[in-house]
Amino acid sequence: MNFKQELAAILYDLLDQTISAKELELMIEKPKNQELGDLAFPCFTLAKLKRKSPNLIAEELREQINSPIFEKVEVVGAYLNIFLNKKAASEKVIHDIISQKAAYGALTFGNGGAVTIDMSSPNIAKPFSMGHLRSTVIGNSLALIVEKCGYKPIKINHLGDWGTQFGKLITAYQLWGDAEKVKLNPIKELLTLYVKFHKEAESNPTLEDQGRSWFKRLEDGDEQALALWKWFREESLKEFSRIYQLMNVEFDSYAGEAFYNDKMDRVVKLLEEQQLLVESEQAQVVELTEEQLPPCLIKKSDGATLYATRDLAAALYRQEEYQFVQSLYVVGHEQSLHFKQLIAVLGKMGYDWSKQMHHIPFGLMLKDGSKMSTRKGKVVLLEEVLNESIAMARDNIEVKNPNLPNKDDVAKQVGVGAVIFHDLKNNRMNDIEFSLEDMLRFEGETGPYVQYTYARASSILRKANLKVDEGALTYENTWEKEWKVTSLLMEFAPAIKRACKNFDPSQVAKYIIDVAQAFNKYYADVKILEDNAEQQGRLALVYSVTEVLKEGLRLLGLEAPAEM
RNA sequence: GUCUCAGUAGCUCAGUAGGAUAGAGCAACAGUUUCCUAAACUGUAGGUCGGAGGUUCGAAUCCUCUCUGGGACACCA
Repeated sequence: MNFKQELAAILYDLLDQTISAKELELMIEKPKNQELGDLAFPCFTLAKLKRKSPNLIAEELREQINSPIFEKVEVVGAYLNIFLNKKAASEKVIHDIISQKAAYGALTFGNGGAVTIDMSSPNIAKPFSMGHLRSTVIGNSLALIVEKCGYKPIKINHLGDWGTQFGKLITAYQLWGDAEKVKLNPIKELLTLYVKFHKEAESNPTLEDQGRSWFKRLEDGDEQALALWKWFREESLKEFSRIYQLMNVEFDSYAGEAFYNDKMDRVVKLLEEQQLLVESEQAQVVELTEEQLPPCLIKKSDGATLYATRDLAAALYRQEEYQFVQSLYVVGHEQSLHFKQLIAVLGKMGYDWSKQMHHIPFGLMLKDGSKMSTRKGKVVLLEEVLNESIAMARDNIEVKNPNLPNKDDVAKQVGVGAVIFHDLKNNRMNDIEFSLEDMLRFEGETGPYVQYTYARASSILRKANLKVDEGALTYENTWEKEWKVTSLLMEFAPAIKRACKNFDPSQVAKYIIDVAQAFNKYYADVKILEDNAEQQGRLALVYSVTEVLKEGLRLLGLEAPAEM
C-alpha cells in the first residue's frame, strides 16, 4: 500500500538490519521536485555509522535494489532517488478511488472515540462578527476531519449567554432602552446600548457597579432581570441560526454558559473539599504557583462566579456526558492563559482526562492593525460579508456562465466557500488583517478556484457520459503525463492525517489546491475527450480527481457545485 | 516588567519531526480561446528567510541573545 514502507523494508534487508525499518521510513523523504524522483533516501546518517562516504553508500544501494514497484533508481550525490512504476502506481490509486468513492482517504485510528469540540460560541445580544467566523469554520472543519479519521465529533456551541455583560446590558436598557426599537431590530439596538454603556461608564464609574448588581440579581433569579435575559437570548439565537444556515454549520449542543448555572456549586464544593480554594483579596482563587501560572479566579468578592468556574463545570459535564477521548476548545489565542489555568486546575483536582483537553488557538482577526472590539463598536458583521461575497459570485456567474440553471444556489456555494476557504487555507496562528478585497478574491489559491476545477472536471465526465467501471484494473495508458496528478492523489490520506494530528485544516486546503493546480495544468495540456485507446484511463483519472476534490472541499465545509 | 504568538519576494502566505538550486498565489509585464467552462494555462521579473552568535557533514527549520509587531497578565469572556 505505502511505497515508503516498501522502500524501508527493502533498505532494512540491504543494510544488514542495522537500523529499524521504522526509522528508515522516517528518513525517506520526497525530493524537492519530481524530476529527481518520487522518493529519496539521503545517506548522510549512514555514512557516519558505516564510516564510508555517503555517495559510495548510495551507489552500493542502487546496485542492490531491485523491485518491480520501482521504475528506476538513481544516485545524485549522497541521495538515492527512487522513481516509482507510474503505470502500476497510477492504476492502483485510481482503482482505490473508484472502489471507495467518498470514503477514499478515510482513516480508522480514532476508533470511534468521542471528541467534543467547543466552537463558534458567539455572545448573546452581540452581533455575529468576523471574529466568530474563525472559531466556527475551524471547529466545523476539525469536526469533519476528526470524523474522517474515525472519531465521533460532538460540536458544542458554548453560547456566551451569561455573565456580567448582561448586567451591563440590562442597566443600559433600563436607562436608555426603547422596547419598540429593540423589537424592530434587536441585535443592532442592543449593540448600540452596549456601546453606549461603555462610553458612559468612562465618565460615570457607578454604572459599572449598577451593571454588576443587575447581574447579581440575574444570578439570584430576579424575575424582571430573567425576563429581559430570555428575550435578548431568543432574539439573538434567531439571528445566529440564519447565519449558521448560510454557512451550513450545525451543532450537537447549544449548552452555553447559562446551562452550567446549577452545576457550579458542585465545582466550588469539590475545590473546597480538596482544599484547593483559598481566599485572596476577598475573592476565591486556586493558586497555581507550582505550575508557574497566575492564580485562577473562581469566585468574585461579591460571590458571583466567573468564566473559569463555568468552564470547569463544563469540562466535568462533558467528560461525564460524553466520555471524550479528546476535548477541543477552538478559541482565540488571546485566551491561551485561561485554558492553561483551566487544564492545570483540573489536573490539580486529580482528573487525568485533563491531559486530553486541547486549546486550539488561532490568530486574531485584526482591523486597522489591532483587535476588533465590540465595546468600541469596532466590528465587521459576518452576515454582511457573506452576503456581499454571494452577490459578487452571482455577478461573476452572470458574466461567465449566464445559462447556468440554479444561479442563486451556486452563488451561495461559491460566495460562502470563498470566505470559509480564505480563513482555512493558512496556518491557524497567523493574525488576519480584515480585508474584504482579499476575502472576496475568486482567483488563484482560493475556494472558488478549487470549486471551478471541480466543475470543469465534472463537465467533462458529463460530456463523456462516463460509467465508472469498478472492475477495470488496467488501462492502455502509460500515465506519463498524468503522473503529477496521480502521485498527488496518493497523498490524500497523509494530508488528512496531518490535519487531524495537528488540528490544522489548512493541511487539507493546501492539498486540494495542489491537486487542483496539477489537474488544471493537465487539462490545459491534454485533450481528455480525444477518442483513442487512452481515453478510458484519462476519464478514470478525471473521475478520481472529482472525488478527491469534492471530499477535500467537504472536509473544509465547502460545497462542490457540478457547474458554475 | 513577565509570559505568549508572529517576522520568508512589493502584498498575502507555503516550506510536512534540519537535507539537494528557498516555493505558490496576488499585483506588474509579455503571451495562450476555430479546441473538454480563460474563476484557467504558459512565460518574465522579483529573496542577505528581521539581525547576531552557536550546535553539525548540512539550518528558513534546533539553542542563546537581540530588534520589530500582535496578544495576554484577578474580580470581562
